[in-house]
Amino acid sequence: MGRWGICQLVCPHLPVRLPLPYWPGMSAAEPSRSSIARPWQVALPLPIPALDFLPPHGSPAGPVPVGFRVLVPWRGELTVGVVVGESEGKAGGRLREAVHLLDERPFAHTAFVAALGGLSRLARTPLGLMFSDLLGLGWEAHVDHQVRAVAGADLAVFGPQVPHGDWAEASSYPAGVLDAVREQGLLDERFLPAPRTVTGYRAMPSGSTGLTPRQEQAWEVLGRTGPLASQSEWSARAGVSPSVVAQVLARGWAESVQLPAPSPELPSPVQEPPRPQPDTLPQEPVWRLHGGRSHERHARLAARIRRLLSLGRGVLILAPDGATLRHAWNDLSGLAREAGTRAVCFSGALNPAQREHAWGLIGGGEANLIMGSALALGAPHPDLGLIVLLEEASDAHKLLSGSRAFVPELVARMAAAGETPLAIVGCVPAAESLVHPGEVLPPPRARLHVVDYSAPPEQPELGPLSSPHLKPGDLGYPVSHDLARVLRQVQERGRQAVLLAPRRGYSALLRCPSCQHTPGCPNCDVALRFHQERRALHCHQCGYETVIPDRCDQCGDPMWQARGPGTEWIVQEVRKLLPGMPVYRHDGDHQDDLAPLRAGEPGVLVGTQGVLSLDAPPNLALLGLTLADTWLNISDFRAGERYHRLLRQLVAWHPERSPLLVVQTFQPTHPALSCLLSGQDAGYYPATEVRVRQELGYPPHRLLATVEVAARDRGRAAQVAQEVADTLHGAGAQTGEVLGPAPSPLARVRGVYPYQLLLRIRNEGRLDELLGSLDRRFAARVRVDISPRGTG
DNA sequence: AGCACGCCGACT
DNA sequence: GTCGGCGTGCTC
Repeated sequence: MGRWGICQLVCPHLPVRLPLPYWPGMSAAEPSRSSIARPWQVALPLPIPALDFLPPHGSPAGPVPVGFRVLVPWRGELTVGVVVGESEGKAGGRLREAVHLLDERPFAHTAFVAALGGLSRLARTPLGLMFSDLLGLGWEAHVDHQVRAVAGADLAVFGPQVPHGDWAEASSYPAGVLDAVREQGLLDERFLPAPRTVTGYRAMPSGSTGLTPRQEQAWEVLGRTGPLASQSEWSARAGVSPSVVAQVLARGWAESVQLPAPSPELPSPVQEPPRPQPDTLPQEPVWRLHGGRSHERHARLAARIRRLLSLGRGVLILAPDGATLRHAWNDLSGLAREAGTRAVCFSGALNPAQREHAWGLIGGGEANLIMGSALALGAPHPDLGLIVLLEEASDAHKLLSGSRAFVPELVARMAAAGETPLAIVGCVPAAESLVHPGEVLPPPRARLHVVDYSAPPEQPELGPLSSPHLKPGDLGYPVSHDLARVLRQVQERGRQAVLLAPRRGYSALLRCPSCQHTPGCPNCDVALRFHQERRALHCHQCGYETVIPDRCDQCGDPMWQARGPGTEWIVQEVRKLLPGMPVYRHDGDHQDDLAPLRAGEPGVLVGTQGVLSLDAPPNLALLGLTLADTWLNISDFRAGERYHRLLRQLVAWHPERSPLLVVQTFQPTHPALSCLLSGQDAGYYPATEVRVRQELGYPPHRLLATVEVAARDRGRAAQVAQEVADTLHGAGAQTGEVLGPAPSPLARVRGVYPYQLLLRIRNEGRLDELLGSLDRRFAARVRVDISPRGTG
């Protein structure tokens, strides 16, 4: 029998094995068909393409289980992957068999798998990277893995530690040995459902070596609190750094233990559903609903959602950020109970146990109302009747992590792949949404006062380039006299005000104080950004860079810098203006306790745009944009759209009130402002923005993509970037389709020099064709970003 | 991503 | 004479 084992090592064909008894629909008499089955493509959560595996040994012939998770051999161990399709068959070499199908129904929605696959191919981004970004659970198999030798096989040749006749825990054998036995087809394996546990840490009575005082402290705390679920929690409780905790573990004074999983309880839905309204919304495959306040849009949506839920169908609602998600949840989650189903909120805020619990409810059809972040995209609902994409114009839909996916793009692909209707719902439409039929709700009444810095009674002072302060005449800066007057009224009446300040430092606009000219990019028709540290003007769109001109190229006067005032400066000014009035600050650096404001007490809140993700203070009477131009002059062709959106968000922020909006600006005639004044909503885009975009070749008329080239050596990066440009032109790219290469806005990122090309392409087929010319090796890292967003 | 293999500088 | 830097390449 020993010779038989040796024979298996050299013979390519596998012995006939007993089929695994738990495989659904399989009978022991049926011969294995895996040798004739086409391989599966399996995505692993790694930045690599999907890999091919044969179906598990003895699995019945049938459709490829797309969206199911499967355990596959990986570097000598088993790892979890997702089946994404059938192999295209060109892979050479001998393929390994997948080991075990983990699910009995799709774990990820098949339309989601299709959408990721499509985008991965177009963007030349490894599919595994997209999965690891967007599938936020399931990468650990909670199974009890047992093994035994195939009947009649002698495994002695593999060494002393090998399985024998009876089922035994796989963990009692070295993984590498098991894999060698498995590869020879001599291993029977079974996987039983195991209760979910988490790894925790428990103090031991003593260790191998002594402890330093800090380690002693960590050990003592662990002993007192009992087992803790993570090293970070332990180190936080003990008030020591994570490395101290790691040392305690290494010295044997603590050990890891399996703890029962934390409670999977989910946030409970709001019980009160919105009042019914007639469903007059479009029936087209893709439609939109814009304008109004968020609770008005939600109320309009409620009828459609209610009807679908009553039919037992699923509705998936996707939000770009926590605030949008919270509002949608508050307004709509009550619909589920009414329809006899459940609502789940799925986002990164859930712990792993909660994620699994929620995913199970969705996949089992128990929760038909699904709201969440991009992590909810793959939710395996068996019958989605509608996908709702909230605030599609938000930059937060662009994922910053590895895949750089743009969620609206994925959602559109998913809706198409699953033939699921898609509703695009938000405060303001993105220019790309205007082609879709839909409804626009009347905007909330805007009470607007514009402080016009562009026409001060006196000429502003001229100063050297380094002068940090702008002094536009007698209007008052950075808090204008007009704004100050209203602020005093707010104080007298005991009301509340919120002032938005541009972010501090980084970069701002360069403007001629005489003629208001702002230098723009010759390639892109956007304002150039001012980089203080490099003393340069830079286009964040195509990478064009130039030195700061001494004189204005329009009027010849000396130029100087206008730096946007930061929150601290504004706080200081308001304190001076309103002695005794509480002033709060909320920005990336500092968050004051805003409880008094929430309770309705008088006060002024100064913050960056982030304050809009908070709930509006109840007694809000005044909103101030201290320097609107900072939002406007960011170097991005979407600046106008973003400014328009900001204004609309401000006007619609408070659920009932229409506070006075004071806008201090150098561009009082900007179309976004005038369309706010005229009370029209949709007029902004067709009249100005879309025409400009058409002329310049921007979305929605062109698809945008960037090709980033990066290398540790600057010269090589530049050279390869040029090579990429030449390749694209060689493949037929025309002038205007490819811009650059140009050095990236950040001269050096983590030790590499990035260069960037901008592609403006008519349609996806052509983009795919051009990018296809780059499907070869370059001497530097080449990465494609589809639908890039300005870092603005 | 890990993790190996592989080829050139500072040291027990 | 080794130890170790991270560049390049592979994982089914």
